[in-house]
Amino acid sequence: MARDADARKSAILAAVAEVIVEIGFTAMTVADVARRAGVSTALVHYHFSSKSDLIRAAISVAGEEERSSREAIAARDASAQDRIAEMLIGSLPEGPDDPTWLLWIETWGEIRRLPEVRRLMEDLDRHELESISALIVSGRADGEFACEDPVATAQRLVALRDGLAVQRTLFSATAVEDAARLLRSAMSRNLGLPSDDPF
Amino acid sequence: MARDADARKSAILAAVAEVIVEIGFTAMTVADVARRAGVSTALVHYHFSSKSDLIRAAISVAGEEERSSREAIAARDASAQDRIAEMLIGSLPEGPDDPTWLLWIETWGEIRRLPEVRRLMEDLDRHELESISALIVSGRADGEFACEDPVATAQRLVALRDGLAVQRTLFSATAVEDAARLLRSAMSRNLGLPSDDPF
DNA sequence: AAACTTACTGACTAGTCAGTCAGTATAGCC
DNA sequence: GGCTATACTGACTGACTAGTCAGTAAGTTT
Repeated sequence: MARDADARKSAILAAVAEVIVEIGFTAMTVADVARRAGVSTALVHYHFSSKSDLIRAAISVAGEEERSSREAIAARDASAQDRIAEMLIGSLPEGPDDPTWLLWIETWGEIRRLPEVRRLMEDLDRHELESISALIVSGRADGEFACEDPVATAQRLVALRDGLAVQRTLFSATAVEDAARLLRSAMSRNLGLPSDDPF
Repeated sequence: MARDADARKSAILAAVAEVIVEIGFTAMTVADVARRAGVSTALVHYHFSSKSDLIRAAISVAGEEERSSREAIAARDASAQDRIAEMLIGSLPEGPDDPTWLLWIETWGEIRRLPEVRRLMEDLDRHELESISALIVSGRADGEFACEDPVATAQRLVALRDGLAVQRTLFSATAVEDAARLLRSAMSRNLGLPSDDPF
């Protein structure tokens, strides 16, 4: 029974993410979630004390996924350079409907009103910065490249990735390949690598 | 009477922007706007046919301001380099509560559900890209700097600015000076200028 | 087999929402 | 002075909201 109940709880959380991506944070109603998960609204309130609790839990799950995929990349047996590239370029939105990025952009808009979500996002942001700067430090130690300020470099690369992701998700301004190429050349320049791309 | 009515309409639109920044897009109610503008909800519906019409009008005003401030900078009697810097650095959020950026970030989250707002934002985005790449072209023609692909360079600089602005507005991650310095050194590198900042 | 716990629902409530509508006040025109 | 248009409101409504609650069914413990 506990198995079933857990599965149902997960189904509800998956439904939350889907509904947020479709119709947005505030427009999402508990009834929408319940309908999508195939349960009663009362069950949603049985598992989650309030609507904000529901949202917090769904964002937390999404953040956990992000975090663990990052750790999997960091643990890989590849050059620091390649792992950094994978983290940055691999996290670019696949297209204008990329659900992960739509969720983050929705979340950004709501962050000020949900202090717990804010904390989750700040932690996630810090984790990404730390993961990347740690890789820069390790690559530098191995003589892979030179970099004076790993933290600032990581911050800069993440900011560029975020900006490109927003442009791509909202306006489909740049193609994935262009965004990836752009990010790669920024990496080369910031890490003092010889760039095969002159631009 | 037409004077008064126009003033009231503007007051309503100003109230919309304020309320969106404070409590967000969807949470904003017509009653909130009416209260803040000191009018009845019926008057709001008299001037604006629906809530989305109201939002569209408010975003349109904000976009128009952005556009004209950009054109004022472009028309200034300064080097292309300085005008580009002013456009990019001058548009960075002043702090985590910068109302303009809060409004844009809120808007990003809602963009998919409001096709007219989407069009406004796309135009605004295009206008910024064109303004900056035009300045790059003119600076290049004057021999101020070298740049192979003005459009891609503009896109890259705007993406970096956006990413920094998001980090600053939502997580107050970087100080204004740091963000400005970062943007300036990216400009130098991308425009082939000698950078006084080694990083 | 009785008592208790967990998982769940249908029916409900109190409150809020966008939008309507009938009607008033004022100003400009004839 | 009458007529019409514009600007505006208070009172209202029907739809929908988050959350409650009493009750049920099935499994667990004693």
